[in-house]
Amino acid sequence: MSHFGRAGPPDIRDTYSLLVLNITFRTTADDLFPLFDKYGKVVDVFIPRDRRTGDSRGFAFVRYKYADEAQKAVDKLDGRVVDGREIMVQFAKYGPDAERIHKGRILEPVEKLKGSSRSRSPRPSSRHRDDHRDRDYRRRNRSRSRDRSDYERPRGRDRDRYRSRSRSRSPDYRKERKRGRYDDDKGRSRSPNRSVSPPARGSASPRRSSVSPRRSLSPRRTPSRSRSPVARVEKERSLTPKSVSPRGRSESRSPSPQRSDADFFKMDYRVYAAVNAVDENWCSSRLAVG
DNA sequence: GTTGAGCGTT
Repeated sequence: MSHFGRAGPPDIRDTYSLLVLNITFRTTADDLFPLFDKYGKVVDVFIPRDRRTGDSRGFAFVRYKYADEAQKAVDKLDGRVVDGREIMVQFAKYGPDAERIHKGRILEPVEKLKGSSRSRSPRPSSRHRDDHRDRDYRRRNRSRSRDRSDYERPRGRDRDRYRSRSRSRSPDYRKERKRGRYDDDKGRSRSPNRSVSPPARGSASPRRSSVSPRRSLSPRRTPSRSRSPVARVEKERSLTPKSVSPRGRSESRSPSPQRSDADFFKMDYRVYAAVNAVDENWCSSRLAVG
């Protein structure tokens, strides 16, 4: 049983797929199998790999034969530290044929699709089976930083264009990847212009279907990949009330009473205004004292 | 030897 994922999906008709996220890039299906097989009959373990490098992409799919066993594996293994990383185990939602999976279970194909190929045809209204749609908006950011650097960034006038949409890559960029049939559907389903952003999406958090109520997973979001300098400035402005904290001001005040007006003219006006404003208290207190 | 917020192979 060491050839998981080598020969395609064996028999996925009545299996229940779990998505295992955050595994180490060196973790293999053979590593995961004994771990998951303790909780039930695992019929398949598949770790998608990068097509260029052949490396793991950091997640895996474990298919169970029975739903209760899969659920037990979710309960027991979600949050477990495997090979130094805290894995996340949850029911797969999208599946190789996205519509045919529900609650981890790969549903029987509704009908033999004509052409016997796996529905490359566009699905007109994809996944509105339940009200969890909003999670899907976050979905296509699978590429890692290395992937992004593999492709040369547009230069010259295209650089502005590229930078302006640094949040979501252009369709051309995604097309370059040639990920396959699913990306075609998904890329089309989320409209090309990124101004989708539904205004009233409810207050529910779109991510992480909260299989386990506890949120012990540290949100290690990297602030260094903030979208744009403007956004960063906005964020800093919104959450820097401490830069005006009285203690910090007293630290940086340093009145230097020998300052003359000629010195002020040499200063930039903004600096002048700032210093003046800062020194207001000092001046008033000084006048009050003397 | 590295990466990391993410849903799938013949």
